Amino acid sequence: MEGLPIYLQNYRCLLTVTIYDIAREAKVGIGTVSRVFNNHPNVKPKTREKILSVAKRLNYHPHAYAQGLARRRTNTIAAIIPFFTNYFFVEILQGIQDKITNLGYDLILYGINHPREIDEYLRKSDQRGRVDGILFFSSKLPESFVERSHVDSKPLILVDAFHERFDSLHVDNFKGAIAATNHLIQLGHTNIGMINANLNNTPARERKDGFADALKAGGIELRPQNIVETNVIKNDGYTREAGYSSMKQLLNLGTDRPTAVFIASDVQAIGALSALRQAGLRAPEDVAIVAYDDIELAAHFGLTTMRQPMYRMGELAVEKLFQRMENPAMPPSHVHFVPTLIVRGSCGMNKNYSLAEEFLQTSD
Amino acid sequence: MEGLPIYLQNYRCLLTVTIYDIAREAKVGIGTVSRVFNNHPNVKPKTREKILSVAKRLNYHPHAYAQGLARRRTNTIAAIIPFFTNYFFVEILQGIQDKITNLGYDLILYGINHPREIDEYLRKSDQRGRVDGILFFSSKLPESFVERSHVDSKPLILVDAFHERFDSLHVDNFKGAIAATNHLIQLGHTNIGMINANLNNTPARERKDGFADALKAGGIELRPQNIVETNVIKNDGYTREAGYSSMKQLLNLGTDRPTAVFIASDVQAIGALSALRQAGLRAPEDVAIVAYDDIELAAHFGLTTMRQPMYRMGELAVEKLFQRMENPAMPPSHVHFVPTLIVRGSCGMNKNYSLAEEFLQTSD
DNA sequence: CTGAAAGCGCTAACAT
DNA sequence: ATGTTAGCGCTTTCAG
Repeated sequence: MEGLPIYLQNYRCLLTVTIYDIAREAKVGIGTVSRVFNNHPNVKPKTREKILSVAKRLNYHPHAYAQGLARRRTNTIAAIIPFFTNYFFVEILQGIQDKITNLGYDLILYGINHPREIDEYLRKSDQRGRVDGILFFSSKLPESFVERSHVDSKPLILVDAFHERFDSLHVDNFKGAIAATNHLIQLGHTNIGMINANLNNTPARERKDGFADALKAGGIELRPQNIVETNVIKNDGYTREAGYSSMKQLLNLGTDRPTAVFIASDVQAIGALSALRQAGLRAPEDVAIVAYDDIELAAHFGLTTMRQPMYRMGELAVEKLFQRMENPAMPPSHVHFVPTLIVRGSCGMNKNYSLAEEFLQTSD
Repeated sequence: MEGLPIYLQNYRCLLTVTIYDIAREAKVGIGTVSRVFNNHPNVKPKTREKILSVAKRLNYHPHAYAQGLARRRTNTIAAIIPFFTNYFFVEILQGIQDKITNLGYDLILYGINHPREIDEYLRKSDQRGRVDGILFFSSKLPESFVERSHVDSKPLILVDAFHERFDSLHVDNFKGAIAATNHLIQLGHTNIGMINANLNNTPARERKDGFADALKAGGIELRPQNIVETNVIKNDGYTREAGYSSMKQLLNLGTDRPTAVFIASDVQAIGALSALRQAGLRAPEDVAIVAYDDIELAAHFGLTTMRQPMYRMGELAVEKLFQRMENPAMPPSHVHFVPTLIVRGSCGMNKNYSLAEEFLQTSD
């Protein structure tokens, strides 16, 4: 406290040290002070030192908003994320955070709990001087927004979503499904089924296409009765219950039933496992399974599944956003990630797994 | 586009409408424009209307940072959260978000992936003009920060953490453990055990105390061999592996083994369940279990467990922060939440559960 | 009820 | 190398 100049000592309650204060103390102009903090080369080492020491003594910290206003840059980006994409988004957030922290940026998080909030958050992020760029996740960009946006609009990257006019980043469901199915084929299966979600869901359609393609490429017959879709609305059919009844349906095929099944999501797979167990059957012995998503539960259940590079997606989303901020005129780019196969117990390849004790042997 | 004034039509690329623009168009002073947007009463309805219409035509939006600078308020708060508290924090975040959105505030998220980031994020949030208040989660507040903070420092609320000099919000582990144990007692058990985490962990100690207290109050003998602690370092012993071996240890007691066990966390309980199964035993028939946390997995495993009101905690954290911002001189307050018992299958009370099919019958 | 003017704290162009 | 000055876009007295 005794380091404070006299004229400030009584003002502790509204203590807010500005460059003027430190300029006066250091007997220099505010320009020089500013230069020091902006690492401008043209400052004599001596004065720089002086200024730094005064700043430290007064415990000076630049005022973020004042800087932002003068620089016309907020050093902040917004992420608009549906909160229910839970599994997904924590890791993506980590990727984002690590990346932007390095770049000296902050993150404003707008979590969507209800669709109506999409517009609101989009409007807020689009407000002048709020953020420098926007990351928009897993939702459909409102048409009203698309319409009023133009080349000079605020940079926006779509993640896990698509629109031709905006940069986007998304996971290739088609290729993911192919990889999953191929794995089953390579394991020697020839009677392969698929449990899908609701076809209203874009990823569900893409996964189905990949499945069909892989079978074709592998010269394996696609039996229509082997594909079970769902008309469940809730969560587009990505639920345990849907998986449970779908597997039952497959089991009803009797001896004709598939010996391997590609399931469109881990949650469904968990339901399916349960149907299996109820029927006195086991995975992978009776039915081999490859699922999709690699949610945390997947490891606990020993599910072989397709994993999406979420952390990396977060990082890349930020990279693309910065590219766009630097070069607004660039044509939109679209990158597709390919999920990777995580082999655990449910496909029958990894002999170290026994599903009975699955969760003890899982170590990731 | 044809709504734009002539002098702006060529400037679309740097189009940034300010109150000066709309003042000029509406033939009023900027003061009046400002008043309109701040809902100042003293504006003639006629001119207000005029201004609003011009603003709309020019698609005016206030500049957040300029407002912030002039108002000395950012309308933003920071949340510093360890990312690994995964289960926990998504829900808390929802509570926070819902609350602050109503209040017109934004949220800057600082996710800690490494302890060293704590200081960095704390410093950033403490920077002038960055945020109006801070929510600090589940970590120890660095001493250096505590020291340099004083009455006039930026408002900060501790969540799931404690320091006498700051407002805090945390879950009462002692009471939670009592509730869990009581439930077992009420179910008629008299030989009750506890599987705890590492006693280095504060919540672990508190939970142990609650357990002992409940037994005492219930007139039930506390057999020392019934309490198994762990010296596992990783995650302070909150791991499946630790739970697994702890249960084994309990099972080694033979016929003297407890008929019911309070387990300090859901993850440990899952390991314990597995030990049980391996020994050919079942929960709740052979050993009844009440766990702690109610992580998402808990439902899947049919665990009866203690749930913390996370969403509510998020809301309350924000409420307290705003109280503190309004009244900085108020003495620090500390609120304790009491977790609630979620009855599922593992305690033996809910007959609708069979642990074999646990995850199908869970509906929350 | 409204206009003019003085900041808010900083950056950056312009002098020197 | 450094001081001066004019903004950045808004809020808020202070006059009238």
